[in-house]
Amino acid sequence: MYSLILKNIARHVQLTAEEETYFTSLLVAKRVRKKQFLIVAGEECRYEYFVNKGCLKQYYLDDKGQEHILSFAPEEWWISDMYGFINQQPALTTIEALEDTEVFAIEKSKFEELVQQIPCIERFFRIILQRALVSHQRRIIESMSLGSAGRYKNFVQQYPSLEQRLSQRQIAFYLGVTPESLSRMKAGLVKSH
Amino acid sequence: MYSLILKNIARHVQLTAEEETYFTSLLVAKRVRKKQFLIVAGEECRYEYFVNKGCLKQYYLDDKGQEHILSFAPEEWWISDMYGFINQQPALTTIEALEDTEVFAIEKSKFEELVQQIPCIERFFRIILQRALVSHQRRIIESMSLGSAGRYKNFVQQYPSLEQRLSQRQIAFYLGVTPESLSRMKAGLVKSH
DNA sequence: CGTCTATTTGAATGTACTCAAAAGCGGTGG
DNA sequence: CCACCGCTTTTGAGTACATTCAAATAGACG
Repeated sequence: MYSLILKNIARHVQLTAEEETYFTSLLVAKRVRKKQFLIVAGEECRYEYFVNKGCLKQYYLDDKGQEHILSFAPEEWWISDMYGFINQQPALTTIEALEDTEVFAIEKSKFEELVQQIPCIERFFRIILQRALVSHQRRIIESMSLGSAGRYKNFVQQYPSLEQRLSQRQIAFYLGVTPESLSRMKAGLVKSH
Repeated sequence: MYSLILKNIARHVQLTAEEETYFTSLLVAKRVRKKQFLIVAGEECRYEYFVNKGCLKQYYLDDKGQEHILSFAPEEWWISDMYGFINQQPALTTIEALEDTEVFAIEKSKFEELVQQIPCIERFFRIILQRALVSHQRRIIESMSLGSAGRYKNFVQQYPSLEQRLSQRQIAFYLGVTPESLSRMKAGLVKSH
């Protein structure tokens, strides 16, 4: 049951058997069906989630009701509304299942206790935050330096399996273009090989 | 000499006097004059920096030679080319002084030692990484959901002092528009109050 | 004062958007 | 099994916004 999440942690730090047991004792398994919500913008967000199976999307709804996807979270991703989680404020984003999904949730106070108790876990989260930051920086740079075709190509290259798994519409919302534009863009790419 | 950086850390965690001494012993003070570089894209990046005085910019130069500013770093900011720093790879970005600037540098191996030795410091970096992540997410959301006028307004609101301190050209490169467009945009804003 | 850079303004261009409609695809119930 | 429904994808036409290139003006610094 916990093999994937323990493997995920073992990528960066080593836990003893007791630490693993303590860690998993804080997790709560949860299932969300396709189109259901894990976090809704405006509501409080007390959990951080690890995706064990399935796929989620995290998005922001603007004042015109347009959806802007901040990230997809397939297996092995950690996700939360970080703003709401750390500040104990209403979430800014919504997290919704794109498929029937299974997550492990860790409640904020348990999380704080955990990182206090086990320095290795604190290190683990520091490391994955560093990596997340790099990927966000990369995304910002891409949004400024590339046109939509370049952003799409990078997406396909970086996440080939997601490109298969997701609808073109979802990818468009992630890239920051309309589905119509993405459709046209792909037609254009084929012509030029 | 170290009062600002210690105050910065004390915002999130408490260090003992000995820990403070140990911490500051790992720092190396460095001065960079306006227009000089702290990190150059393509070169290795072994340090993380804290700005004690002055102001830096971190930017990416695209294949057309256009500059895209990822962040400004005035006093009390931590900055590095995170990609290069954590992966021991050539830096992707360049960090340049916008004013005569004074930083404290911490070398990667010392940094690793530091966070191993002092769990509080590891916690500190986890916390500031969380906050950095939130601000990057916010920036991504803004770039997708707002036009250039909205992004400019938010920038002025969020960093009023930077707006004074920086040239309009630098702000344009941060917002992801041309200096010409920003100039026109501001002229337009004045008309509509 | 003179030079260099930043800012403003103008005109033409281009990329992606909106709105609208048609075509394709998948799932459900008769 | 087929017909229908809802949603996604494609295509079209017109539009909006920001860009490029160019030139003029203004400011900063030695």
